[in-house]
Amino acid sequence: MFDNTFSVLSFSSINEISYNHTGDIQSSSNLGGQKSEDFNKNIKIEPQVEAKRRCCKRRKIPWTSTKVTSTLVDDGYAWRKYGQKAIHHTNHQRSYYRCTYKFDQGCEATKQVQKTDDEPSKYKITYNGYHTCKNHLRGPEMIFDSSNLEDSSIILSFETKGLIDEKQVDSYFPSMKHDQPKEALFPLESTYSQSVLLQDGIRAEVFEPVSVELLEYEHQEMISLETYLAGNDGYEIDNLTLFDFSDNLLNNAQDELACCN
DNA sequence: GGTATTTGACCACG
DNA sequence: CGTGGTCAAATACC
Repeated sequence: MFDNTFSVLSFSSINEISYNHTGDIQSSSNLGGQKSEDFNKNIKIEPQVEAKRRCCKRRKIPWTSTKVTSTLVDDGYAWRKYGQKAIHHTNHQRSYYRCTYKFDQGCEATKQVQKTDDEPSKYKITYNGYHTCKNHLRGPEMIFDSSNLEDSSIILSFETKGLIDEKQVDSYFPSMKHDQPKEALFPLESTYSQSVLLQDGIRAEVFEPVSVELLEYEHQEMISLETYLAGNDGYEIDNLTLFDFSDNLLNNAQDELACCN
């Protein structure tokens, strides 16, 4: 068992998967070593991935992650604002949020949100600490219109036991469809999970809490999948798998994930 | 009335 | 002592 795991899958265009992790994510989290020597014995590894694997390191606790995004996407967690401060040499105030279940469940996760000075329409979001809460009420459920693949670079489908706040969906994604069933898509007794349907036909499924974030990278929006699975001794992501439209397992993606175990 | 946000005070740290 | 992070009372909202 490793201390923790951090995975970011970047999709820089519709038809290709990029494993370049040098986008807007400026994460202090490191990548753990390979979980099993046998795991990728028979899988070819792209040089880029291989190079990345060499730099895999165990992440230190507390985990922090900083990113810049133009869209305040609901990350599926319930946050309670507890402060706001003016920060020196910046034009915008910084807001402080803690997990709503800090006192109920002892969840120590916090985040900070601050508008960037150079591009006021963008926000710098810093996450601190892991979510140890079992929040099944606010898992995101976002169904995007996939009929028009030309004018939108992102299609996401989240399926969880919970529901997203519809008002937030309206404000963040005004073109989103609302004709989806309002009941949970997973049976209540199933493992907490999220499914991400990517525009290019790749579906990612995660069993355990996961945050999915939209980023902007080199003037092109892409999707990153950031997972962190809570365990007594740390985090692992061996339950994360990727499929194409035919439900074929994407080995390269699996291999990439193995790199982060 | 319960819950979330606001905002000045407080505190730790460099 | 200045700065950033947190606390908590007051306030707003539903």
